[in-house]
Amino acid sequence: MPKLWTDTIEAHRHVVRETILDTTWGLVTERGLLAVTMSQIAERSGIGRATLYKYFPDVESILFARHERHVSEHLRHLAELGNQPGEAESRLRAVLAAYALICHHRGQHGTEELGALLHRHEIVDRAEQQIGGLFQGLLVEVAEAGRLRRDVSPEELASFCVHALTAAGGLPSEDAVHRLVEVTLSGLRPQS
Amino acid sequence: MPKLWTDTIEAHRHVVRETILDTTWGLVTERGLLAVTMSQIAERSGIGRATLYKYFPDVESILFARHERHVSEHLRHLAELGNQPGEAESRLRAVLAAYALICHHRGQHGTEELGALLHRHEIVDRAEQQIGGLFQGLLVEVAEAGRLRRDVSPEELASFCVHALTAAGGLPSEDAVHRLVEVTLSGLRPQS
DNA sequence: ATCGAAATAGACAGATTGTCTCGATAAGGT
DNA sequence: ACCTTATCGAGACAATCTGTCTATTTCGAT
Repeated sequence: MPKLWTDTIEAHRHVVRETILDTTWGLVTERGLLAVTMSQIAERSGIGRATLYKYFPDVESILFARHERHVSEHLRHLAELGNQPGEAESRLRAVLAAYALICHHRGQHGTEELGALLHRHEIVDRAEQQIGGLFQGLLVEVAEAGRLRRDVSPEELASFCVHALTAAGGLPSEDAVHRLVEVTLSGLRPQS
Repeated sequence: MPKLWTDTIEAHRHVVRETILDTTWGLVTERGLLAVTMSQIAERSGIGRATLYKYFPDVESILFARHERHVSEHLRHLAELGNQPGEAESRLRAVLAAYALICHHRGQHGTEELGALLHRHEIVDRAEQQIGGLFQGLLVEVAEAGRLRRDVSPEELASFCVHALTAAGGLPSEDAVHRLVEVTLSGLRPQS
């Protein structure tokens, strides 16, 4: 009292915050969202209850912080792939495949649906729009190369990709994931 | 006390149950899942708190009952469309379009993601499998007519459809929904 | 060495939970 | 019409959780 976990206050606060995020998610997956309390989170995180309230006001805020962390990690990774040298279509394929693998490893359902249930639609909308926006940028490049269907806007096609690839969460293998990416890509191409 | 809402006990219990389902969902959309309590539900439903516990043990159970009701309604409607006379491909199109419109009217996010957060994955998996199973049956028929791609199984393609069409929830118009259906269908066709 | 920051056990009042009782009322059956 | 069965719910109870606050201790930062 107080017992810092690292050498500096800044690092300590960072580690505590991350611990809270991970612990909360662990509890949610064990018990379900409605059965998780701030008291349990504090106890399992190894901090005092009053201390927990200094970091987050409620369970909902914790889950959103965790969601934000995830989305920014994914975006960073996908953006790197999208910025690699090469033709637009192959970069698009790489990004879609990476996103599909993220969905695959995340499992059937992930944090992206949080907003629906936690009264913060705008948070999830923003995540989908960020990922969709990244896809859209690539789709515009593919369109300029004449390799994209013209009857549907790149924006709508981006949304299609974001949703279609979530099917990867329920697939049994990475081969199946790559087949899903192929199916999705074929929906994007100019139709004869 | 007791004040029945209808002439028979059976009908009364049915109406009370439906009222609880709808009221709970209303509260969830207003306040978010974590802020809804049994006390609030009872009060807004116009029944006593002890009475509410006679119908449902907790908020989670109420939400699942509502989810089940929705899924069975959708399945009934989609199955009717799939059983209409006509070629397999046009029936598939009708079913996919109907499902997309359901997603569109449901909004960006619906009840199907409940399981992720409420510790009951198997419930949601079952819903997706039921809808996916219906799609799959039609896809098998389309395959027999030689109108389906052969490099991906009808099962995986069904899952692709279920997920891709959820993009309809974020689209601005029914025209956009129909374009989404077209994009999805083009992913299913044999590729040249 | 000094000061500001951080942690936390414990307390407090309020809210909710899950359960239960018992009296009142109404449906159901004969 | 009468009796039985079913239902409701106000109120009570004990337990749990919440959000806030205080006083004390410890530790990083300078």
